[in-house]
Amino acid sequence: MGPHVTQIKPFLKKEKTRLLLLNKAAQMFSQRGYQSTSLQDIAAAANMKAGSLYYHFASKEALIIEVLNKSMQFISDTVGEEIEKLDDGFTFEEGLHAYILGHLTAILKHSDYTTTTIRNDGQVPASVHKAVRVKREHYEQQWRNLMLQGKEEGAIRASLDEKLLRLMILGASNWSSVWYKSDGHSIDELAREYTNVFLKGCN
Amino acid sequence: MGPHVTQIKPFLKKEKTRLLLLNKAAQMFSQRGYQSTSLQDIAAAANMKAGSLYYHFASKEALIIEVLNKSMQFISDTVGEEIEKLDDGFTFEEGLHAYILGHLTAILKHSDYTTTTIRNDGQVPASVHKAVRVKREHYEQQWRNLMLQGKEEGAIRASLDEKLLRLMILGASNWSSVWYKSDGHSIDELAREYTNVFLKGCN
DNA sequence: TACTAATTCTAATACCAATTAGAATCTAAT
DNA sequence: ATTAGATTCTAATTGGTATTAGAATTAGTA
Repeated sequence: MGPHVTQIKPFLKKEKTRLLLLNKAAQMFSQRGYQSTSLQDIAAAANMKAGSLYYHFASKEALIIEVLNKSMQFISDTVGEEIEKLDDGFTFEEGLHAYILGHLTAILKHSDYTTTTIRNDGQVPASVHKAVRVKREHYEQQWRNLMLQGKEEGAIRASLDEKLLRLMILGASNWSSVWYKSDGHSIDELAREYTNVFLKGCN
Repeated sequence: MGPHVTQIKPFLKKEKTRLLLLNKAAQMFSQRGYQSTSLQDIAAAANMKAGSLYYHFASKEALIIEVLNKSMQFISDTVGEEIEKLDDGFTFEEGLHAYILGHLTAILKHSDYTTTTIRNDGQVPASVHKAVRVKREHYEQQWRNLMLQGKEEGAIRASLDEKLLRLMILGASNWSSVWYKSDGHSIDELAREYTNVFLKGCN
């Protein structure tokens, strides 16, 4: 083994522990909320003591900022992947399905992270909001662009406020993280039905 | 003035203070969340000291239970009022509009209360859930019945899971409490558009 | 004014949680 | 086995919060 092994192995272990803590934090933040979760809770879930967290994270706030940013990254990436699968010049209908599928996939697959985002918006300090704003706004802008495309194609009727439509879709999608159980519909089925309803209604 | 005045006046004042505290509590619970709101915060908002709350409420938990139950009552009552306005034998379309209008009206008019319900589900103790369950389940059942009517009328296509539809509608509606500002669409416009989209889609 | 009940406040209790500094332990290489 | 660095723990500090008992105040009335 080369002389750099002494650096690589500990480095990997540290990263692993960091990730474990992050996952446990996301899990508990999503279930009990930011304020109701103590560092003891998180540390215990990773078989550690509260004080040890500070070797990996500067503060409780730094912890949730990372969870929230990672959550946004998951969503953004997953939607991006679905869009990449489409041909260039995809229609609004195709785009909408890809967006909904990507969004639901991210939300339901990484639900610990994404539910933290959805359910803790109101109880984190302002500094946290600030630290997460950029990623969030960028993602919102992507949805706005999709809605504009729908308007231009005439797939969204002129009388319908596209902002309203966007918020309806996101509301319905985000809410799924509250009730979804993997033993019912698959995520693909879910996305198909959601897209159908928003395109054609319930009949 | 009769001899009973000595009882009535203090009684009214007490009720007034109770309501003030309840309103302030709802306001702060909805904004910062249950755990992040201290009794000091609530008392201060009503120009009082924390200890004085205990003259009106047995505990912080009793406070939020009352807020949550009142929230459910608002929603249930408002939807009930909209249904009463309909002729007997109303169609699914009419019923759906009444439900959405009632739900949105309650959510947006009493947003301090209803947002507390929507945003604190994860961070209240189990005992609170238990105390609120009955009212919540009863309201859910009303929605289920509406969906059944839609199925029977054929207004909801057979291939669409009515549970999914219900959760989409509620998700989209509840989310409005996060973004709604009274300077944009009126609640009536909102309800009209929501109903339209869920019945006929975005086009 | 003085009395009574209602209402609010003060001050203490007991607990819990974030953070920190330094001690203890563990890991991996020689 | 020893050593150095990485990792975790212990134990204290600090600050906050729900709750309570009893004192103080207020409001209404005779």
